[in-house]
Amino acid sequence: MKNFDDSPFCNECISNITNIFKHLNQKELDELNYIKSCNFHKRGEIIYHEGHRPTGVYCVSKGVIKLYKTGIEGKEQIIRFAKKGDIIGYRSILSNELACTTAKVIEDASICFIPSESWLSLLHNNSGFSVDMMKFVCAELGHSNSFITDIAQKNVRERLAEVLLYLKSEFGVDEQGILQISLTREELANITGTATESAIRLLSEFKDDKIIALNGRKISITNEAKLKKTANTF
Amino acid sequence: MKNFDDSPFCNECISNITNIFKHLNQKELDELNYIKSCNFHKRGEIIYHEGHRPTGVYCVSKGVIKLYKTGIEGKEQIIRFAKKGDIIGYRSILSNELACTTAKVIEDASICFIPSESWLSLLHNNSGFSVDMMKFVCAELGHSNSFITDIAQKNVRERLAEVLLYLKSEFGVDEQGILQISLTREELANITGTATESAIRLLSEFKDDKIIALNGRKISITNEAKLKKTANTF
DNA sequence: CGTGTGATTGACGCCTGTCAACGTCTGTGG
DNA sequence: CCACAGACGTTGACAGGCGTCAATCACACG
Repeated sequence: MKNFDDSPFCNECISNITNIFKHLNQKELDELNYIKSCNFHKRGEIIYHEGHRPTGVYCVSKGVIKLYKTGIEGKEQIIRFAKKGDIIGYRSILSNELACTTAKVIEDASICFIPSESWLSLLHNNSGFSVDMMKFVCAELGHSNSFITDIAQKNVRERLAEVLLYLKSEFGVDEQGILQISLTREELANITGTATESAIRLLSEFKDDKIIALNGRKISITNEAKLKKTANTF
Repeated sequence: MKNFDDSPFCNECISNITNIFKHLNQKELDELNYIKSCNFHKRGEIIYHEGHRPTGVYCVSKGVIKLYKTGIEGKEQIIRFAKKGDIIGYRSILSNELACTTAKVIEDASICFIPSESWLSLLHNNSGFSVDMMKFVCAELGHSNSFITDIAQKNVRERLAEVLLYLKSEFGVDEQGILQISLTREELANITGTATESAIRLLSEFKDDKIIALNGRKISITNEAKLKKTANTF
């Protein structure tokens, strides 16, 4: 019997109104629920590798995944994060290419797997779902394009400030104002597109300027206005 | 009467097997052909502006368009080019956002306009078309993600070399080996993500190293192997 | 307690952006 | 036909942002 454990039901997963599955009917949801498999993954596990051909789509029901490309001499470039409700691995399924990123768990996660045939069949048979999916991809393309301009034109200080703001909007803060995501300095550098040492130095500067507060990997934004100014967002 | 002038017929446009319209049936093609309007645009004309809300999708039947974002102090970052058979403006229609790029003609173009309602109706009613469209967007997302890694990790020399190789693969060369696209030095810099002067200096170095030959805006690649090595593509 | 990973700080120098000056070319108007 | 303006291309000088290397510290874990 499937889902005998604590596998989430797709039906519950759709509670989110913006969810990608909102156009599925009951029959499709039941089928999806039946066909999908759900697994638990610890921090550090790799869901799929860049250059491999994924056999389906992953839907994150808990935890955080980082998606990164490996560049020169193994240096990571983090492209985006995926958290509860996000799907990953869909790009290569659709464009019929090899995976262009590696997906690695950075916060213990439970992830559902949906085989490509089921996914493609849903896309072919449910145009509402298909158009929603396309909206999602288009929005992501918009982000990537902005990112290109940022990296090409802004300096490291501005980009790091922007990354911190992004992390806040994406993961939120707890009651003490601490960013609800724990990243190593190296990971912060790999999102920003800089060297680890540069990221560390700038974080210290931000701290000296009372823009942020640091306590190990716990970061809190104490002066958001100033941080926005530093990010030079227009 | 529509199309009394030299407006291309969508039917002919689909001659390309990889074309986005290959899944449309005759009725849909006829409708598209009827509803679309086709215009001629001279170099320098702007098809749509970043931040505006496009009212439809543009299909390039002749010429070249550059799509760029405007960053710090008006500096352009060229995201991609569109040429015969390519469509532009679809992203914001689909994700229901404002245009994230400006589209400017850099080689006299004739461009067909398809109103968003027609476009969206096709997507909703023809799943083959919809899935093809999604493939297209996903492929583009893959390019953008690679671009991010490149800009973040490679130096200007490597990126410029890569840009030249990209231009060759995208636009080809004539019988004398000259790149079939004419760009200003500033535009080359704006694709590479560097200052105009840096691009010029590196082009001169490439020329000195006998990797390329220069004659004004005419660029030919004389030693592709070495150029690839310079690009450090792995 | 040794080992390993991550964080921090300093020193150093190159890549690359900026500023400025000047050359080249094209189109326009007198 | 020539003069001139304006856009584009080229080159040099210069400085500083940022990457690299290396040493040291902090902390967790077996």
